[in-house]
Amino acid sequence: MLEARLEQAQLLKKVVDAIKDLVQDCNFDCNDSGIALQAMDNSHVALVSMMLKSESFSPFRCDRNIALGINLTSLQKVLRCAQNEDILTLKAEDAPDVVNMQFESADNDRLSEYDIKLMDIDQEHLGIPDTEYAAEISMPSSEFQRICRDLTALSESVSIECTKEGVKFACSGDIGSGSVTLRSHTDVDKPEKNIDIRLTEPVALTFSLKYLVNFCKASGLSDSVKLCLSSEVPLLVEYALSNNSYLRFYLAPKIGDEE
Amino acid sequence: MLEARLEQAQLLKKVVDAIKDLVQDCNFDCNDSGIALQAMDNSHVALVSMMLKSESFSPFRCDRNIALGINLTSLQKVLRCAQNEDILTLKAEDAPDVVNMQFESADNDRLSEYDIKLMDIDQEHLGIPDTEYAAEISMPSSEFQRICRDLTALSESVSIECTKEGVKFACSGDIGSGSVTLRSHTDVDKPEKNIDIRLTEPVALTFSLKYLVNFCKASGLSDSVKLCLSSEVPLLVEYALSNNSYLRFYLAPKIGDEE
DNA sequence: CCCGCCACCC
DNA sequence: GGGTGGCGGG
Repeated sequence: MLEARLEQAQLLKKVVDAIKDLVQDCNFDCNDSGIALQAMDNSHVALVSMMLKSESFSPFRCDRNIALGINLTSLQKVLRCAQNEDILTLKAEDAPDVVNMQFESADNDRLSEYDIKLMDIDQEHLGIPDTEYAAEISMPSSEFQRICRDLTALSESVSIECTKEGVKFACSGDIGSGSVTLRSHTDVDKPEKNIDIRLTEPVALTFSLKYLVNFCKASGLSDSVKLCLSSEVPLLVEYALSNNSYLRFYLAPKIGDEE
Repeated sequence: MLEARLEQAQLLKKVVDAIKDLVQDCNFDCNDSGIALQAMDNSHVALVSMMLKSESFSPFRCDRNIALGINLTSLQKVLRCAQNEDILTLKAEDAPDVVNMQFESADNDRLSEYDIKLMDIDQEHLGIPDTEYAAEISMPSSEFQRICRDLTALSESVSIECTKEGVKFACSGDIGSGSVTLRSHTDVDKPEKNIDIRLTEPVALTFSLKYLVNFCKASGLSDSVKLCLSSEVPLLVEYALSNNSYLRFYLAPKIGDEE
């Protein structure tokens, strides 16, 4: 059986808010190391990979591998019944028909309980290779969100160009063109504002802004986001969570005329 | 060429926010004294006159007269990509196709750059006579905004009646009638709350509230607003900016049955 | 793509 | 309490 207790319901609320426009139904794969989710969006351009390590729960117990096939719209509806500060407990049997979710207010004077029906979902298992990227950029997640939103006013695509000088987000469209350039920046007093660029090789790729804006819904999960790029492979957008848990998005670059 | 650097992008952001519902496309006329804009609204009832003196920029350089014909919706989209505290630099060649706008974060780790395509706009040049007004009323801009917003609940028009007793904003409509009367008021401790009425002759005129509410979008530019009235001439609503720069709106009075 | 509503911050 | 930014709906 599975029993997993999360101190703050808002973690799961925000994760689901951030991915449910990309994925309708998917398995939450539970085993003794935690709860994982991998799914491609309908158009197979983007991929979501979530890992909530067992250490992010207390307690966490999962004796056997269990796949919980869940409709994310249903899950979101139920999670909206939890308050951000509630303690959330997930429970499931070994061959479950439902997943049970409990929300407790911190002061213990309220207990809500929901059962969500599960579905069988064909697991297209996705091997994601562990890539060494040509460029890794860490920046405030709010800044990345702002850049993507700003450039949406001009175009549907953005080129991300990373050199040793910095990283440049650029696009052009009917009303004109625009770019935002960031340089590395370290401020020990405001580490949450740091911009860190690690480069082994210059790289320039073009991506759909619509997807990037969508990924940025995860900004509330982490002050910082990491972008990893290499030529001709999908961009990785990673929101690191506590205890090595994470929410990652992959996005295939646009190629040739698509740009 | 033009090169004009504004310490705070929010000045231009707010100016454009305040006028873009009145005017779609217009020329920014640049010369060595600064950047000016004059345009009538589509219905020719209202007129906008902006003057940003060269002293409001540092540095300011403009060798020759340049008219930058800009679609204000496009400009607003681009200005939304600037943060309020960014340093804004406008650049244009002598016979430009585009105007270049740069936004720098104060700490210099972000540089955004946009080019907006220009358009040819027929300049209907507007001579605005320098009028001696029968009444000049200065008041907190937030108070004027509040009065206009409040009275909108009752009517589409407001009469502004200025006597030596004070100034009365009055209207009536289906659900009833209402008025707000202000007297002169000076408080040396709170000069931003002062109400100053200078009168050479009593005057009473009626105006469209819709336009006045629109003008009040400029309230964020200045703590104070000045209303200037004389019989049978347009009302002047002036927001004074630093360095003798200003944003002025003119509004023709309603006459006879229109009221 | 734009407008209105809701939540968070000042 | 007001204003601004983000999210959802038309």
